[in-house]
Amino acid sequence: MFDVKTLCLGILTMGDASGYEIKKTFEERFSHFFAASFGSIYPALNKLTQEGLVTCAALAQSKRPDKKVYSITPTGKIAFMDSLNQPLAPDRHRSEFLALMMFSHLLTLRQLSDAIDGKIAEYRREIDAISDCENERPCSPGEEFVAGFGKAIYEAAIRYVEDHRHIVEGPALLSAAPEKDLAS
Amino acid sequence: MFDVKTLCLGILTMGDASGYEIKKTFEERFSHFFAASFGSIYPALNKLTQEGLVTCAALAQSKRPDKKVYSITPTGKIAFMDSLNQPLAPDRHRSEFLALMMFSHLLTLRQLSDAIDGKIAEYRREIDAISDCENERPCSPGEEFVAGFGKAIYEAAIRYVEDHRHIVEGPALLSAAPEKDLAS
DNA sequence: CTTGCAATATATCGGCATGATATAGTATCA
DNA sequence: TGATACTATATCATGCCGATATATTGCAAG
Repeated sequence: MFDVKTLCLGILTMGDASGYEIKKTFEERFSHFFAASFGSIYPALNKLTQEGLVTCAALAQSKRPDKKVYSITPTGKIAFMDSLNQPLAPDRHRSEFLALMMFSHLLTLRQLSDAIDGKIAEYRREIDAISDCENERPCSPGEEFVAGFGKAIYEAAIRYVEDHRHIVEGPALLSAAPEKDLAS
Repeated sequence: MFDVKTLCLGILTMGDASGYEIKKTFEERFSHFFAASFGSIYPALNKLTQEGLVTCAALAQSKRPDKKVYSITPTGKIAFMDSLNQPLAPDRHRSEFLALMMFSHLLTLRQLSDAIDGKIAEYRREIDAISDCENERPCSPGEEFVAGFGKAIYEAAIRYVEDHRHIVEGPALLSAAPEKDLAS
């Protein structure tokens, strides 16, 4: 199972890092398929330290909390390699946008169009974020594959929504403006 | 915010239902963009009842726990309509498969190919599940839009993985079988 | 012909994860 | 000077999942 703890361990196979830096890695390179907050990362690092899978070097900093740099141990590396053989849990998605669309018959045309336009813009931002990330640093084949996957999915989403928004907007148009039909 | 409680309320706008039936609705019609388990549905229904947004009629059944059928109240309907105007939280995705691909350089070709083949099969099953759901019952425009979205995304995922798996499998091929290169 | 599995049906609980909040100094820009 | 963003760690209420408990019916394979 790929929980936050296991992924922290994985990120540490790519080099030493602090909790804060691990959070940035999640945001910059993992965000389109995995999220992790401080509330799960810091406890995860504590547990990993207790279990001897990582070590922690506290760098004293003047007038700031110690910066704790974590390093993976040989035992930790073995544990991570083992976890790569575990069966994969199915993908999970949570889209409030699609949930809203399930109730499109309760919305006005304005509400629908705003939600759809906003979502397309969000997808565009996601694609840009992935492209930026790709340009910032040389990518491993795995990273390239994952980035391409994210972009392909968001592009397909934009294409689908643009080509099919009439399915939900059509009925809203008819029910919302019957007097306009008469005027035309 | 579209949490489990709000969506239970939404499902009850489509007709009375028990907790068990609401769970089935989540699984059959919402599964590709929202998940909810009994552990969240039953407490949600209790809270909704306390708040007067739904009522509960307990049907006594011989030798079985009472079947509790929930109905939305006028207050509940208003509360749900209000929630449709709230800003949408961004989509969230969790893919252990993509997490694994980020560490493709630590895997053998066999491990990679098995994971990829398994994932494609999973995507196909998802598409079939959505198609089944569409055929079982007449769909509202909203439902049709959401189902089409799910299928489009899974199809794009299959296409991408089939067209780009060589990005990760290529390096694994080279590092795993150098003696084969010499033999050929 | 029975044993086991799936479905119907509600409910609880441990544990994981999120999002907000607290704390606190540095840097940058208007 | 004031606001905002960044670095940096940590906790906590809340929410949610997955497993488990309980109980009965019906079907299918051995």
